[in-house]
Amino acid sequence: MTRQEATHAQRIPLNRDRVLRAAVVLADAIGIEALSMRRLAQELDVVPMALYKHVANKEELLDGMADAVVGEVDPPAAGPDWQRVVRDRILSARRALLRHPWAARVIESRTGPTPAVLAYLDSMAGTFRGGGLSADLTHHVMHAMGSRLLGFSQELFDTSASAASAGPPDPALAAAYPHIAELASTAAHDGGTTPNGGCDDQFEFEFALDLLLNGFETLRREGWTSTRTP
Amino acid sequence: MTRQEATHAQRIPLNRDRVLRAAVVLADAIGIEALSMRRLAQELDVVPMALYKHVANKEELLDGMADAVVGEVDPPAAGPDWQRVVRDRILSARRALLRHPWAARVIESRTGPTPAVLAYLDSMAGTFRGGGLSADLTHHVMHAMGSRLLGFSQELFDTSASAASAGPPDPALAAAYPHIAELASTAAHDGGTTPNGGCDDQFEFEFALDLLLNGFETLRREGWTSTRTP
DNA sequence: ACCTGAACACCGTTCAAGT
DNA sequence: ACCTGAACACCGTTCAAGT
Repeated sequence: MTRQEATHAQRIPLNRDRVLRAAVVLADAIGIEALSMRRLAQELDVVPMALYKHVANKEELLDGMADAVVGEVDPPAAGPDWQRVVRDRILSARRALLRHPWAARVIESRTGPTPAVLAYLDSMAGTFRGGGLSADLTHHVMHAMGSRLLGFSQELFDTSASAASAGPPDPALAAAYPHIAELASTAAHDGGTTPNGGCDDQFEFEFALDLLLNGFETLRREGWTSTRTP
Repeated sequence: MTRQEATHAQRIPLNRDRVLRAAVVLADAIGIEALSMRRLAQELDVVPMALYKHVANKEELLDGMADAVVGEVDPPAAGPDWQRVVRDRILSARRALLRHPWAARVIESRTGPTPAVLAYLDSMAGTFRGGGLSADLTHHVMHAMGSRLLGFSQELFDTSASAASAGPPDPALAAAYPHIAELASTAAHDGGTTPNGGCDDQFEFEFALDLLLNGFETLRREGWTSTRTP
């Protein structure tokens, strides 16, 4: 009996869940740009067209992958402090995104929100409302948070992969961009406990998150409404 | 003389600038996902390989397109009020992104910052420093702003294209996502001057922007440093 | 009725043949 | 030396032929 035949004999029948889980694992391993229907089929030991039984097309596959990652986010903790509940959940979402580096890009590329994302956003809106924010304020707060609600860093570039973080600063670059050079050197002096060239991504994320949450709480306390400007 | 020959006779020689400008115009017209080297070459009436004389590969083409859009952003206005200078420039960047709907996605997909982006960020850092923010605070402020510095809305989905904005609310969806339904209905009552189902993207953008800028100003006034938490 | 291999209409890019 | 058409190694997806 050849290896091929043995594999065929003990093959578990495909289903949507197995397809999606395999896609997530494969994207983690080889990157989202290398994930193709053909490559995924090969990994599952089936002919490419077999995937189309469980997924209408590649877009639907990506939808399912996005929902799988969002499904990894912790449910909201019970507690009286809405800022704490929101903060903890967003940090959980951030950890999910860090486990799957392709996920942020895939979620963002969906043309509309998937069911799991809608459920997540609905739950988040409920936490704000339960914390005493008006429907009006909650609406604008949700928009202001945007993708940060799902743990997106919203940075322009991945600083850990940046050239600035590897080795000593380039004098030519420092001359061309003096203010950026100043910020980079300031960060490097910043205690020295940071692993890369000086940017602690977790600190930057929490800095922005807390600034926003504190801003929201101030508006709530002041009874802000959209008829007045912030 | 055929049309083909006439076109060939009066052909302007290609150069990098003409290639990039044509790519921007073409992406505006047919969308970034339809922009291929082959399609661009056809538009310029040259053989596909001719493009590779002026651009190393497609990634470099996209780099150039990103820089072309960033180059459309107004230079910083002179003025004593740093919040005003930053605000006006970011709103100019936002208008540039709205003129080229593909640009945000392309800029985000660059693996590192392009020269025009570096120059822009350097200039922005200079405005913060000139406004009296410490190098330490400026560093964290730049991270907290992230892609918003370049006018990115940072929303999860384009609300104007959302199904929620077209027609009356779906009762089934409202039952599944009650808090989201509440926010949508609140927005719809919100004066009634908004063009779509209730979300004024410009208002939401400025709300978040001003919240952040005001937060930064408060930290500056308080003499915040990263050794203390916000 | 079901499955699936070949085919279609594309990609970005390499490369060698032609001028 | 330069230009360029054909070719390569891929895509996602259609479709018809085979069982």
